[in-house]
Amino acid sequence: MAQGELKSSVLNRKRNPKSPVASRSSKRQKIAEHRKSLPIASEEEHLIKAVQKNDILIIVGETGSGKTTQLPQFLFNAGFCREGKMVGITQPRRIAALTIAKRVAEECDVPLGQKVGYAVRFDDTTSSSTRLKYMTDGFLLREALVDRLLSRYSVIIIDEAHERTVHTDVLLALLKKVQRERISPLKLIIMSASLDARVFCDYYGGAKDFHVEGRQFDVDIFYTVHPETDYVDAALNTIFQIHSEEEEGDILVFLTGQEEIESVERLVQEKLQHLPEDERKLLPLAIFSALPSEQQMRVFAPAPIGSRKVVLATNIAETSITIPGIRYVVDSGVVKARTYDPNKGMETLDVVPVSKAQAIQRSGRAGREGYGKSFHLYPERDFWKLEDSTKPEIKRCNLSNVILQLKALGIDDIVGFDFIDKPSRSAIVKALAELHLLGALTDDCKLAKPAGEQMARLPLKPVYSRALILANQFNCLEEMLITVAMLSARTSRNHFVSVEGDHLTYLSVYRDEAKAEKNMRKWCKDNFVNSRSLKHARDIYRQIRGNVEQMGFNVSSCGDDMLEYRKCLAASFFLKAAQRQMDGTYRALESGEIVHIHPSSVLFRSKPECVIFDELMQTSQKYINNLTRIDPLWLAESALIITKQMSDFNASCLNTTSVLSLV
DNA sequence: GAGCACTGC
Repeated sequence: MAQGELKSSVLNRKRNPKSPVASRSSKRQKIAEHRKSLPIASEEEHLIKAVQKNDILIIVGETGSGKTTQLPQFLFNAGFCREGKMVGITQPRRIAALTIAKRVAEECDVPLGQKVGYAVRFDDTTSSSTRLKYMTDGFLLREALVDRLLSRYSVIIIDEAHERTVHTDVLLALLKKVQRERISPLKLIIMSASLDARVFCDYYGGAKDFHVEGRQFDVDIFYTVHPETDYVDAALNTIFQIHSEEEEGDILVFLTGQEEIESVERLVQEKLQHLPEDERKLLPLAIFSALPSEQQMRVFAPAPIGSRKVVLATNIAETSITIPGIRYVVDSGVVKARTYDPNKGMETLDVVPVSKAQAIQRSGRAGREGYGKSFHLYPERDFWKLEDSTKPEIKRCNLSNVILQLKALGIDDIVGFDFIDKPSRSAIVKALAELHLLGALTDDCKLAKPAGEQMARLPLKPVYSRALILANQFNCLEEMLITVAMLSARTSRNHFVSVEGDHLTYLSVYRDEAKAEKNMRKWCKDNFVNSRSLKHARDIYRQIRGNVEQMGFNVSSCGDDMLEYRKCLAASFFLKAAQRQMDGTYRALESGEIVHIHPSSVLFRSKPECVIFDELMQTSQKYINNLTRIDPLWLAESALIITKQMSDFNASCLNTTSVLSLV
């Protein structure tokens, strides 16, 4: 999202007219010409006919076809927005929803928020006159909770469906059901890049597919002859080879993470020192999501005349941002990927090979502005061995939130739900059991009233929602709201260390910044806190505070009584408790895994006997992070309640009895 | 004594 702000501000600057009167008509003319030149322009009639004839249409179009900006306008002109109905277009990312809506409003020559608008979390520009509504897929899912049949839409377009985010996958299944149940017709359009259109056609019972040509410049693809033992070293050599042998144009290198990027940045600098003066004109720049915005901004500026940028990026540059000037791509062939093991309740972050689709997507980044070249750091035969596409997220994430949403939508049979790719049975069972233990589901797996309904309404991880509900009873709701907002925003915590743990430390950070009443950016800089994530935490706080007040909760503070607050944390996070062993390691009580305190935790050195944690992730070791010290006796109290709950719980939903072992 | 790729409500 911050990257998006950068991108749009760059666009805005370009657009800034010198003479408003003269530029307006020439701008209109330019827009009309641009629209006419798009590959999709000649297909308007065909497309509209196809939509009229088919309730479900799969549109396959590559980058540059104009499908996302033009099709909604075609539908509007063909009368699909009569009688107040809307065309809804979903995107996996906020920035896309935002920039595309602005673009289309400009093309229609209307102010944003009238006929054309966008709606994303914290930022809804739509009005009663909006007919073309761009939004994130998550936003449409939230709307479905309020209006189950999505009755205001005549057409819903799911864009970038090939990315297969959890939200997209849930929508694909939900819309199939909604379409059957609706009395007024709902047209459904799935838009995807070409590789796996068949999957969608089959899923919708042989739905018709429609191909639109893309418009990309040619990219020459190169592979190594032999496998590389060290891709960082290979990347370095390739960068300097391009720099010395190829024509002008910037280089984009795909690497796995911050540490690796920073080390390559240093190595490039070092190597440059050994080159003759006139060959040193190579400017390494890093970009990854944790980088402060000011530094991210630097990759968007053109390189000084006569020199060449080499942008060292994570997969943030694959889809989220487009960097101008790139003509050469170097693909390491690997990516950091997150997977979830439901049996251990643990996430893993591994370096794994990219998929074919990902490798192709990376190459495509060289052909945005002209002919380009892409260098893969592996042999072609290895490319053919890659998976076709990345495993859909729904098959590798914790399902508790998805299932809670589905239950709130009235879908009770999760195992039988018509997912395009079904999550494993054990992942479903685990999530059901977790939701039951958190009090969101009844013994027969129905949404509990009112706790489950309240938890489904809150845009938070279920365990955070649970903490808020309990905090209401423990009279520390104010403190817990701040805590879960900071945890959700994944804010950093360097100063203001509390001996009780990370949760209270977060609380101090949030409150101290609020007290400072100074410029937030300056405060953040002085205190080494990422201002982007702190602002995000404030937005979340405001939103969920509004939510709980609507539910009739009274937002009260426990003042200095942090004992109540910690008891409340223990009662909420009892599933994520760990106990110190003789050797100083910890045992996670639910799974029995031996874990370590993450070095970034404020409790890293103090090693208390018993803690609750927010997250268990395996990287170089199994680490627990975001901890608070608790009294083990408090867990026993929770465990007693669990024991009773579990004995009542429908056995078919349950195979995780290990929780009981903690007493 | 490590360091988390990326989204989203």
